[in-house]
Amino acid sequence: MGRWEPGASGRLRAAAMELYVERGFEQTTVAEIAERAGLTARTFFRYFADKREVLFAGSTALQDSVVAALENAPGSASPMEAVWAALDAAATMLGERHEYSRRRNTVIAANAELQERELIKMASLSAALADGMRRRGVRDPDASLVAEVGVAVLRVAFERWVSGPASRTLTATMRESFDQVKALTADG
Amino acid sequence: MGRWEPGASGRLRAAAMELYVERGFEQTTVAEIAERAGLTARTFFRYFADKREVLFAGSTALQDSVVAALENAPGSASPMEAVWAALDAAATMLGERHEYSRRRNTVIAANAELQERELIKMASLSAALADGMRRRGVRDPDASLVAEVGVAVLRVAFERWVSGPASRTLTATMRESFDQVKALTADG
DNA sequence: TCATTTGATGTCACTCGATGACATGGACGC
DNA sequence: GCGTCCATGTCATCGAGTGACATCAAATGA
Repeated sequence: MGRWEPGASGRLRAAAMELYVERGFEQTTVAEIAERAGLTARTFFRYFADKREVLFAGSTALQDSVVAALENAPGSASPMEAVWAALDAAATMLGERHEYSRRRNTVIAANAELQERELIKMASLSAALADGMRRRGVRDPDASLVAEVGVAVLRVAFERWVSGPASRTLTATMRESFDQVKALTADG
Repeated sequence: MGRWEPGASGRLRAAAMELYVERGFEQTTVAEIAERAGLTARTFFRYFADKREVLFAGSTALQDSVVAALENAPGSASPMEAVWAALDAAATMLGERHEYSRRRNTVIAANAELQERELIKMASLSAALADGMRRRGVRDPDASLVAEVGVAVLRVAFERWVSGPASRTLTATMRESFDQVKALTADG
């Protein structure tokens, strides 16, 4: 469907990732990304809303699968159990590419703007989870609280996982953190 | 100390808040803020790192008092109890100006960039809390988990509080959310 | 087969956020 | 009075982001 090299979006993403790793996010210009991809800056903005978004293209897919997992959880599950099922799906998706996650995380950790974007994606995930909980009949503030705590656990576990050996699975790390939260709240 | 009208920073902050409320964040130009404050755009950037930061000037003070409260918590306190003491201090500071908080929150809720900034301030608060916990001898990942869960509770409670009546105190709302998290994790 | 439509990309012009370099001119110490 | 200091102004520039319009190959259909 087009007279140009196919996969413009993928080329832009790859080029951006390369340049962000090579010289950092701020030191990379949208014009440079586009040039490396054989395109124009204007075209970059047709695929990605802004310079940061190119690193977060997969986040909607993640969110969708998390919400789906929540909906598939048995109706008898407690709020926390349901949220656990959802986060387990997230861990499965994220846990597949340890090395890629590590590199991506390094880029993001080096730049405040990217951290902001990452955080709002997590917030969006949390909001989607809370929504799903409400659809399961859980009322606020419980729905929001369970979602927020769940995502907090995911975040901490992810951080531990990326900075650790690839042999340790994200799911296992998350399970530990989850149980730890239970223990901490129990004697607080 | 200067031949000009004093309080440049305060005038800029007030002008920005007015304009953000009047026409929204994006529709407001830094030049307009500066003009209303009787200053120049260049001067605006001498006081605030960027256009968003003008709404978050008080966040370092909040963080400082939260960390101080954590340090003053009795050494015998459990991790959760210590974090509660810290968040109680935050609630006391934030809880003083309900109407201002409400207006500020409306502005932020209407703009994604501002939400991003708010989130990274919360993340910074969480990191500071985790640091404080480590100084109390709590090891990771417990320190991070307790801090993240605590800030999550603060966030949910704050949201409930600003959208509710001024008679309900933030501290009380937060206490409820806190207990609710305990209950939710207990039977999950 | 050829004209038409379509959709992805390019080109151009512009606004605005942000920053560095340098100028200015009162306030304040001496 | 003199000179320094420092908050602010002025100027120039870069890069992100956007709207309007042009282009051109492929798909489509008569």
